[in-house]
Amino acid sequence: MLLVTLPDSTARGLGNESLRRENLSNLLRLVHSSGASGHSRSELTALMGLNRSTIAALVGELESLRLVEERDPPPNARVGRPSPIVTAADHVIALTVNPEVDAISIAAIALGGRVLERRRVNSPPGIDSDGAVEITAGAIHSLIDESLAGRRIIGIGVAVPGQVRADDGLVRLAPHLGWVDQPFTARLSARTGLPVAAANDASLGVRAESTFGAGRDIQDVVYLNGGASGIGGGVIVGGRALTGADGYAGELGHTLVNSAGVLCHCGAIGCFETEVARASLLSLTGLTDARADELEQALHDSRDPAVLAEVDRQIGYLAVALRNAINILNPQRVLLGGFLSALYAVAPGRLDELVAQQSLRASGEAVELTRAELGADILTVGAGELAFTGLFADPASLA
Amino acid sequence: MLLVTLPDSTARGLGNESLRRENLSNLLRLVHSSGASGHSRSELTALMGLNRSTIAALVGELESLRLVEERDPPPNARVGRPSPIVTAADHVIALTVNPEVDAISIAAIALGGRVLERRRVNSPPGIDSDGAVEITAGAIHSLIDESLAGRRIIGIGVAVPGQVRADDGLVRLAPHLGWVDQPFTARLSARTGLPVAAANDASLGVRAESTFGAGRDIQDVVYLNGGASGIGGGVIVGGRALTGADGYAGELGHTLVNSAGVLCHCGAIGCFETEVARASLLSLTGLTDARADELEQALHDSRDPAVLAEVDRQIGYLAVALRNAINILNPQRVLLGGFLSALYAVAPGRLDELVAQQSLRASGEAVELTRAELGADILTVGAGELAFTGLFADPASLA
DNA sequence: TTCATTTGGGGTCAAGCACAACAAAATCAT
DNA sequence: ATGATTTTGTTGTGCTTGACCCCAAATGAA
Repeated sequence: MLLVTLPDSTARGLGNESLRRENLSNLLRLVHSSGASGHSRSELTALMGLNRSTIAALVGELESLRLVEERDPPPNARVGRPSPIVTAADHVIALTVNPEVDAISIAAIALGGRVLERRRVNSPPGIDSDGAVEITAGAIHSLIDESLAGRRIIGIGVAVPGQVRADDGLVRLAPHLGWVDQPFTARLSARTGLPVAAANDASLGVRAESTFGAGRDIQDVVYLNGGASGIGGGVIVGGRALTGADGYAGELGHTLVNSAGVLCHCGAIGCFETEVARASLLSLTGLTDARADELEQALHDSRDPAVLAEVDRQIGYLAVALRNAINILNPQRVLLGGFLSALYAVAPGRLDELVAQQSLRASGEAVELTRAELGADILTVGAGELAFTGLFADPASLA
Repeated sequence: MLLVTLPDSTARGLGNESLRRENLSNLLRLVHSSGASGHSRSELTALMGLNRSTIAALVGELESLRLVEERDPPPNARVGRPSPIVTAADHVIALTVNPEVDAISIAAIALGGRVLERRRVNSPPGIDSDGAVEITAGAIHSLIDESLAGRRIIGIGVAVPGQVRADDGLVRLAPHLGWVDQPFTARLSARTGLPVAAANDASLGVRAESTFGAGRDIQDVVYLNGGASGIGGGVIVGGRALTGADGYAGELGHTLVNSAGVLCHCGAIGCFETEVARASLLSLTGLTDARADELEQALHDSRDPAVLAEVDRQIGYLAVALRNAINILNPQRVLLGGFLSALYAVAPGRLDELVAQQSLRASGEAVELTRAELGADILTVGAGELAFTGLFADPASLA
């Protein structure tokens, strides 16, 4: 009989293995976040603050796990012996899934953050979770067969437009899909034989921005995304994603911004996402298409008083939501995505002014409002981060 | 010339020393949080998940640093060789300071959480920061001379009713003291020759509750305290205090609860602390004295419709504030202190109901509303935690 | 081309840490 | 008293990082 001593989850002590695992983990994360350009070994030595010998050993171990690759540096470098460039091995990939109202997007993303494949499969309106599992699994299988031969698939990350229980990925509520307490994650895992993790879409968005976008090297970030189906929020605290006790944290779209507002589907009154919505901007500008840049252009060009008034009204409520978030979380930077980014672009000074006026001065004067950087791939990148989480936590666990 | 290689602050690698430091740190924290009863060495072994030999070495090191003491276990224990009880050495102390409107409280607290001394020095109304430094330093010196001989003073922790910059303790704004950008912390340190750290009072309150009170063993806690001067908030995320980028996080008293409310001193409208305030409860119940249990009793006994209406109104706004906090932070437990605790005690079902109705279901159904446990010493305990922070981070750094 | 200079990899050895194994001690139950 | 049980103390081993020496690979100047 083989007895394996697993560390107790409540154990607070660190063994020698933990040390190695932590260093391996941080190194892999560092290489991953450096993307296609990578870091030289000497850069890694400086960034990690460890001895050269140690970095060599760690890189060697990651290399033998085939998680990273070393290549010769470009010839026109500085004086001295050239240091090999370490990049993430891009045959190591994650698959990502984003179920939407009328379609399911799936993609493949490599360690290092490069998106390899994107597909979008239409789904019948009002499809239930099990139906979506079938469509997703089918699309994933054909994707694998057709263009992912020889790749090592670490797992699947799902970006859900709703609340997801962190420990088992149960979809507690996805209002626009009509899903309540659906085990989408577990079913997809059973159906594909791959590990599947799921989380709220905006929470994954901020992870993406934090790793590759406007939140790089910032430890405390609030992200607000305005989408067709409402406003999502995600928070990074001390460099780590804020999940809360069960994974539901970051729902900034359901904070109060107007006591005289309407009843939200969530049961409360005057939620941020009922007062600030893309639909009214689209209808006032006469747009039906939903592209972000088009809406922004239309808002920018419009001289229609009704449009200007609506923009000003929404910016006012956006400022209130930001006041709540800034006073509670004291972020260093706030990232605005989707139509909130367009709203900000139309009148940046106005929003800055309102936020400065309403937030506590200490928190408000230091915060930077910024537009999110990542584009259409943001959820793929974020869901990839989620799928890679286990690998990052213990790179050596891989066979 | 002596060159000391300091680890870079951005360095992500862990050396062998970090491992030891981390284990020592966790062990000391564990012993500290076990208070006067302590833990046996075998309990520590189980809790830390390390080898007996390792625990023995770690305890030995802490003992030789005179931070912990071992004593024989009580005789009527279980079968087997008795395991020595490890307790925090209570000659290791921190001093704490809490400047209030009309007085300054100072205290001495030992490692392990026992409060040794409490003093309250009246201060002239409207005293400025430098004047308060003088009074505090004088009181501290006499406290040391009179009753702290032979104790090892680690440092001073200051609980400030206002916003405090984390890195240098600058008091950015303490509205009820009338202080703006006052270097109270630095001056007190210069005046006493002791290291001084400062933080917002409610943030320290939640640290205290998290270590010794209703937040023990809970990883995600929101704390709301209703005091004479307003409502303070503190947050624990993943077992760690939420500071935000600069230390101003947790200001739940300044989230919007009523768009039709009055202008707050902070510049915003309808803040939680302008709508929910102790003053109106005191005046309606005809109380002038401020003791918490008396107010609670008065609220409980009253049949005056005006009192009942005001209680209901305040509970309504408290529910809104909780909805904002719960949706953003998804805490496992919410602790109510001060008059908010009294408010909750009067109609617990009503508040539970409103919170369940207004919060997102996933976050709202799991959260427990609870009354804070710690009494009058809460700020002393919290400020002690703050003062001990450096010691916990690196116990071996002590001479 | 040659040589000094700079930068960084490879390998070996030492130090620190946690852990396993064995022997001994202290208590309770019979 | 004797045995069972639990835990401690001690010693040696393995793993990980770190310091050191030597050498390799690039640049730049003579």
